[in-house]
Amino acid sequence: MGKSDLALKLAQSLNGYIISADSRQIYKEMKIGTAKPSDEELNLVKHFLIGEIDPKERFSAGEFVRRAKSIVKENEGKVPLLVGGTGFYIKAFLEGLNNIPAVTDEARMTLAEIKNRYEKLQEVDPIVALKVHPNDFSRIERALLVYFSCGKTLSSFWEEQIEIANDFRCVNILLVRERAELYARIDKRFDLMLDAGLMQEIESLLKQGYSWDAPGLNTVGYKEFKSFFLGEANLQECVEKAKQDSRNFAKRQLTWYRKIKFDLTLSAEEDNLPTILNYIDDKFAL
RNA sequence: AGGACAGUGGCUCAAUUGGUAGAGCAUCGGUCUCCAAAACCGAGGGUUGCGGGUUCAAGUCCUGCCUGUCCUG
Repeated sequence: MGKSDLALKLAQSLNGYIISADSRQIYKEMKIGTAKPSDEELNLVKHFLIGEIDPKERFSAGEFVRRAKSIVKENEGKVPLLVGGTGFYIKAFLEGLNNIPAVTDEARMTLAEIKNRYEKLQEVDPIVALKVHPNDFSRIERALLVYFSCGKTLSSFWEEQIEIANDFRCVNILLVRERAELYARIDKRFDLMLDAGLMQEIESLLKQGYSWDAPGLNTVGYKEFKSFFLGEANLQECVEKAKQDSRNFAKRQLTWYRKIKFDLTLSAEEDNLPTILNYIDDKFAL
């Protein structure tokens, strides 16, 4: 049983609700390419954090944690199910993040004037510079932006105790498939998305004025079609690239999950509902 | 049938006047404290179509065969 199916059944059995821990399903409009649950499924069980953000807005792990926490608080007595592929979001929710102030516009302006950013980072925050590869511009930027925003280094925040995130009794479940099967399903699923009208969905986004550099469009299954819509590549090439990117992404997810300890690691091919319910009964029996 | 060109890791291609076969992609592994479907790092993999020959040394020159593409009849 796949992730979505299992989540629905679990929610129904446990009097629960679903929080989508998915950095792409959070965006509005992008329904087909992010494989959002169907309207039917959405009606069956209460879902949160699906289609809430405008694709031109930036979202973040911190924002996810804030929203998810408040949802959990508002639904006390019911069982939250965090479902999704964005491992970082789930980790951030469970383990917390340091309380780092938001990045300011002035900081971004300051950053824009810096030519050798890695050198600058070595100068202001050698601890982070040591951990970050000189080519990893994304993290270099982040560390500098934090520093420029509040005058404190990113590493200084790391030293602070992370606030106890949650004292939940939780069960971590990983659904697995054989690699070859996983890749084959990805390819097949992408063809289904095309049949379901993915191209029309992208066209509609463009027609609504979203540009290719909108954060939401920086998504596998969308970004590969930029060159097609610009007339620089044919559709088939883009489709192949999108499938390739999807497979590469799945592989990165595997790497991420490999180091996390799960209570249950189950095959996605089987009906795992009874196994999980039994496990929960045993673990939380009074 | 004759002629021309080509044959290099899974794929696309590099390799100055012969001098220990490189890259991108893929594959595999890894990193990850607020863009994470992001960003980044590392590794393995080729007896250069096959067989002869020339040479201290051949992917590179000569030769036979095989395969492919194109041209001519």
